[in-house]
Amino acid sequence: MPGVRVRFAPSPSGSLHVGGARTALFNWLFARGQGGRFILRIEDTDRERSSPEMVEDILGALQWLGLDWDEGPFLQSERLDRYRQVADQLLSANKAYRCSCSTAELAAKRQAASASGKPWKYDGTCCGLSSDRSAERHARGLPGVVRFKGPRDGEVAFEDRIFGRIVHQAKQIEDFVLVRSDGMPTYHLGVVLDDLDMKISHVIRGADHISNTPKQILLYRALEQPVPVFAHLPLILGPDRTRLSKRHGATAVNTYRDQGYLPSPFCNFLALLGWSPKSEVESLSTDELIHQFSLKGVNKSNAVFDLEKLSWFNSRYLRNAPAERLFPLIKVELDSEGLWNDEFDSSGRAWMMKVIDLLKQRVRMVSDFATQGRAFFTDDFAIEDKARRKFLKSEVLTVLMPELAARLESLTAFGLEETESALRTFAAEKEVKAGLLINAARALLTGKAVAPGIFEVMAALGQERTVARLSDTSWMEDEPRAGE
RNA sequence: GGCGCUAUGGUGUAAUUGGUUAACACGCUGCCCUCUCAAGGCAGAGAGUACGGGUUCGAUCCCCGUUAGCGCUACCA
Repeated sequence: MPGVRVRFAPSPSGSLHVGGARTALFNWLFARGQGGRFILRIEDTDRERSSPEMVEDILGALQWLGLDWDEGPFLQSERLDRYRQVADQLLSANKAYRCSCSTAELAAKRQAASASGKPWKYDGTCCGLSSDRSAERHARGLPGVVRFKGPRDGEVAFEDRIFGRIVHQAKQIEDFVLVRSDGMPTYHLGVVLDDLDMKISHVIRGADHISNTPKQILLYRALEQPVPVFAHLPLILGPDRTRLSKRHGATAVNTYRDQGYLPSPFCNFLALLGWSPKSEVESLSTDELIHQFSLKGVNKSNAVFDLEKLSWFNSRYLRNAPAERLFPLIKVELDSEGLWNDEFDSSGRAWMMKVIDLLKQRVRMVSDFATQGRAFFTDDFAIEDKARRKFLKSEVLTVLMPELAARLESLTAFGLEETESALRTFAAEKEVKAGLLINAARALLTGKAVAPGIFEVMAALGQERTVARLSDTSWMEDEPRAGE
């Protein structure tokens, strides 16, 4: 479908949250799949809440996700003249009027209405004012807003691509504000004009905008312009089925990035919130998402954000990714943990790849490389309590481990076969189970109760470090430290 | 309160737009593998489709009501 133009239009009043990311993703997938254009627009007309820092934050999050835009970012704050021009046009066409009701007055009326259980909607006090009179008041500098003058009867309906036909009665739509008293346009004026000017063909946004759509359609009518296709996305909720908020844990995309989640599995997971592919295969690359995405696959009911499933996607991606691709990410991680060594990228690069392949098998997030894999990157690591309790409690180990170390030291080759047969032979001689020695070695070599296969660990560590760690007897005196 | 929308296992979603033992994935349980933990393999528990009425030979699917949840109800988006 050529001519497809979609947009993502966040408000920079906070960082990009998962709901916004999902909306951006669906727009992007749609654009890419249809050969259309993806436009980025920043809706910063609320001067109180918007900040340039948040714009940067949002752009950064989109880039991280890999959602590149074809046009923009356009800032609404740079299009103020345009909004005013159209507001004036509406004013002179008698399709809008100036209103000088104060916020306090309105609040009082609203209050009174709700106290008596009556529905409230702007009562049109200023609508009746003659244009001369309101122009005069405006000229006198009386603060006020511009309101849209809506129809009193008839219905406003549209065919939502996801929700189907939505109908509202015109009489229940109030004369909403188009221009604030500070001269800034409101959301409704802004979106409609921008979507028009930017020739947006499909408005794909959160379902929280369904109720706003009729107002906007009224505006399109007043401007005598055709309306775009609307497609509203079901919302993302927290585990308790209320709107997702900080209360439920992380909501900012950047937090997930910082915790070690990766863009590809993150998008894969997000795509499945409200959308499902035709096939039963859920694990999809970004390219596959692009090819399979369609608005028809989007459902109407709200979805709960399930961290467990996200983690599964992430660990699965990590496990299957080539070490080369993971390397730069791990480098950043090790660097921030003070574990980076330039040799890892030069003489030790091949070794590094081997270690990554070993570690990636049982990792959920990138940050796990630094925690679970610490002992591979530095000799400065502690034996965690759990490993000590599980694997080092047998008395015989105090004499066996140094002996095992000596045995391994005498090996002339240090491959998987050599170390394994040496250890098993030794265990047989001493009449202990190989597992006892293996697990003790795990604790001593990695400091962890969970690690890759022990002979692979030895091979990765090398003979020298392996022997050194196994013969070091300081662990025998150490008291288990709390909190490890 | 008013208006709108939604409702399939714990979670995300399927189900030739009325005919299935209601499917898949995450999670969960057990077993196998085994040096730990994952991964993998195998087996399993878990929904009769929110509830109540219709329409129909037959409803997850169509209609009505109820309930619940969500959204809008701002000079926020």
